[in-house]
Amino acid sequence: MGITKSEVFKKRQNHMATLAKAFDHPARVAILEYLLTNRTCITNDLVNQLPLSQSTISQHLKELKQIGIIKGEVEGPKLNYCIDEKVWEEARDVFINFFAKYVPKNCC
Amino acid sequence: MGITKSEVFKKRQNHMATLAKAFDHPARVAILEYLLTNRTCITNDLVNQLPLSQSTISQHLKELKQIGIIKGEVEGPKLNYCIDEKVWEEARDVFINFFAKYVPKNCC
DNA sequence: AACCATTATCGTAATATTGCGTTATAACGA
DNA sequence: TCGTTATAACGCAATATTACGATAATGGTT
Repeated sequence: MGITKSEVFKKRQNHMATLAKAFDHPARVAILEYLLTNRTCITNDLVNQLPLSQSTISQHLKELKQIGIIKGEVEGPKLNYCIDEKVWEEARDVFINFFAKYVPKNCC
Repeated sequence: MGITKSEVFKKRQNHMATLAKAFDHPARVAILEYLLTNRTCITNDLVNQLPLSQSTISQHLKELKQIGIIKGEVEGPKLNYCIDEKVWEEARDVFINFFAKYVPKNCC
């Protein structure tokens, strides 16, 4: 149905799924990469960098902000986006922890 | 449009987005967690564990298999799923690398 | 062969996502 | 005040995803 039955899953599982959404679209990966290398970004810079319209980019930024992994600050007529350190590290820990759970074994 | 313009993004970005899809739904996180602790699984076990129908679970398994992060082996009338070590480690590297790109700074 | 258990596939419905054009909105400078 | 610029918000269309019941398909068992 396109509707995720999140209520039947554990909080941790929903949380990871939410965080993963920050990386599950190439445009969002590109935006995050831009933020990582440029430390800060203004939407208009992204419009010049990415082959997407301004409104589409704004929407991706909104989603990233909802997830919490980025935050924006008004700077005159512009908006200064940057990575939210706390959430970033939280996401990093969640993923690294998850990946660490795997212990190779010749099972199949 | 619901259609992702993947052709305009870099391979790396699309690759990460694809891998992230393995984790962007709580049911898939739950399936992977089950595989992590049980090392192996038969679909029917999951049907008993998760509050989702058999067909829905089968679909999630199919997607995980398409991503490549799990693989399945026929075992009589059953199917034995397990984590694909190579892809798992590849995903781990991609994510860890990405997370490592962030250097905290008081920017905003 | 008939039957059972297990899993995949199909069809369908509901909802979500992606993308864009267009229209606000807000801040600055002339 | 009036443009100009930068962003957000709205609304639409197209496609994707999620979920399930029903139906196949597969392999083993009797």
